[in-house]
Amino acid sequence: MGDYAVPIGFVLARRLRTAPDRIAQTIAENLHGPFRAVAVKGYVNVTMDDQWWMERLSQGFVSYPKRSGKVLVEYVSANPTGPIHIGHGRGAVVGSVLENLLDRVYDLADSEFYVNDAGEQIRKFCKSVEIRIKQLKGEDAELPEDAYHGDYVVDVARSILERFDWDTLSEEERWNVLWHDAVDMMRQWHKETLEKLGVTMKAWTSERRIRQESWPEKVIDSLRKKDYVYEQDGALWFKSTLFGDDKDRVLVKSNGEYTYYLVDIAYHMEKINRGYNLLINVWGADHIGHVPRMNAALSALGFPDYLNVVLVQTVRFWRQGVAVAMSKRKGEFLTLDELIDEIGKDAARIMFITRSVDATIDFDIEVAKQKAMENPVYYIQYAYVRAKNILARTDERQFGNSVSFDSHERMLLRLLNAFEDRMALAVRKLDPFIIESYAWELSDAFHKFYQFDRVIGSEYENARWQLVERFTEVMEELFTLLGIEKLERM
RNA sequence: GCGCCCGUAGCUCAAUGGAUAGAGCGUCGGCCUCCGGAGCCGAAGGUUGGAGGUUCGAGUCCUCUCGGGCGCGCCA
Repeated sequence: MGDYAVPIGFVLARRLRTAPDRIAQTIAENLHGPFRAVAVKGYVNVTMDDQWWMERLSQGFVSYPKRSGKVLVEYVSANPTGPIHIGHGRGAVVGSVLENLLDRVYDLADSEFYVNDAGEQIRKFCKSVEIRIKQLKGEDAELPEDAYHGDYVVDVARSILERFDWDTLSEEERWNVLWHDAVDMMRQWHKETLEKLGVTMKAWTSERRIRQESWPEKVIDSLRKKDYVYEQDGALWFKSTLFGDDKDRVLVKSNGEYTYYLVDIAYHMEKINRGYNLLINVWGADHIGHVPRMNAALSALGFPDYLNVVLVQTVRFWRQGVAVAMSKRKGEFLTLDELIDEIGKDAARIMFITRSVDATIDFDIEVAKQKAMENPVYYIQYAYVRAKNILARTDERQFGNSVSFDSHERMLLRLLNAFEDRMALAVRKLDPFIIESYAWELSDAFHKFYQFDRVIGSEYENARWQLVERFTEVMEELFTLLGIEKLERM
């Protein structure tokens, strides 16, 4: 069927009032270039000349579609009240691969973790730590039902007792320690977990800072000037329905507190203020309802189309047919730390992006842990190892200079040549899965080529050698994007 | 009730509106004196949940419908 097929006959049939196969026939006969064109029904099948592919090989394939702008990818943003669990893991990998990709495509791409360190949940967490401290000191104290029950809370309590002379502290000083040091320990833990997964955030933005710098007030002022707010029942409302929301939203509650919504708008305004003109948020699917509200607010503030939310569907884990609950307060879940320890960073990363972001992932925990060897990461790493192994045999080269690419080589060539297209697709869909599956397809093509075509000592040695070299180049780039290791040996 | 995501092989999932819908796992059978067998080749396995519609052409787009998931707070 050739290297490329173009259904040009079908496309032009109506306009030319001519049968598709005749159009294709005419076009095929009149096309001239470094290829052979054959008409089949309404298609024109094009087979590129061997020399054209040789020329293409000499140029290399790694290049990106270029866009201008500064991008900020915000992801994970787990509350610092518990460990990062596996559900967050998916968002973490998706975000970090997108960051890597967009950094090649746009002028700049940064990453950021938004730390919700100011809300009611934090207060509850601090309270839980305080109770654990009392218990450690033998005092009589009971954890309420809605407190954080995980063992890590005890660890935090213990660490605080080691670092502070608790008994000498006043009530206020104690709360200060909890509010800063306990929360900071959680943030530090998150940072370490993410780094184990190969994720390094460029910035950690604190909700407290957003509040301290009066961004919520700035948002209110700005909306008020445009007459987009009103008071009702003692609360301040935003006319979000003017911007496509199905209901107006409260910004300031009747008790005077800011809603999470307002603070989040403030945070986004602050991001834009830092000079970013494309905000990518990687959110769990349970935040779906938040998307139109956020877009409404940014439109009202004069920044429509700045926000692009990547909704990542849920990861559900099963153990012997039973769904594993991901409840933070109960403390019974598989943490990301545990998963990485079990199957390794690379296998864990790939696991989260072997499916498109809008597909829910179902995993049996035991299978995920035990059958790590079936992970696609080994398939692509092995293809690379095989290629590098050939290239290492420099002293055995004899330079057979004939050129005649067979079907396996052409498959590889076509795929390599598709690099920029695939990256453009990944950017358009904002889905790392596109990159992962591309790496898998390339590896598949390479394994087949490897099986059928010998490189060293072949009369086509020079051409094949170059093909293998280009393959490793592209794979190295993909490994970088995916954030997994390139191995010389396995 | 409303909004979004999904429904494709036994299971988990692919497939830029194009030709005969593909992989992995599982099942069965083959392939190394040869650049690494963590690989390759073959077999079996499908009414793409269902019904209409648009199109030269629909797994893909539209309408309806059935089933599953998530969300619809002065929670975060």
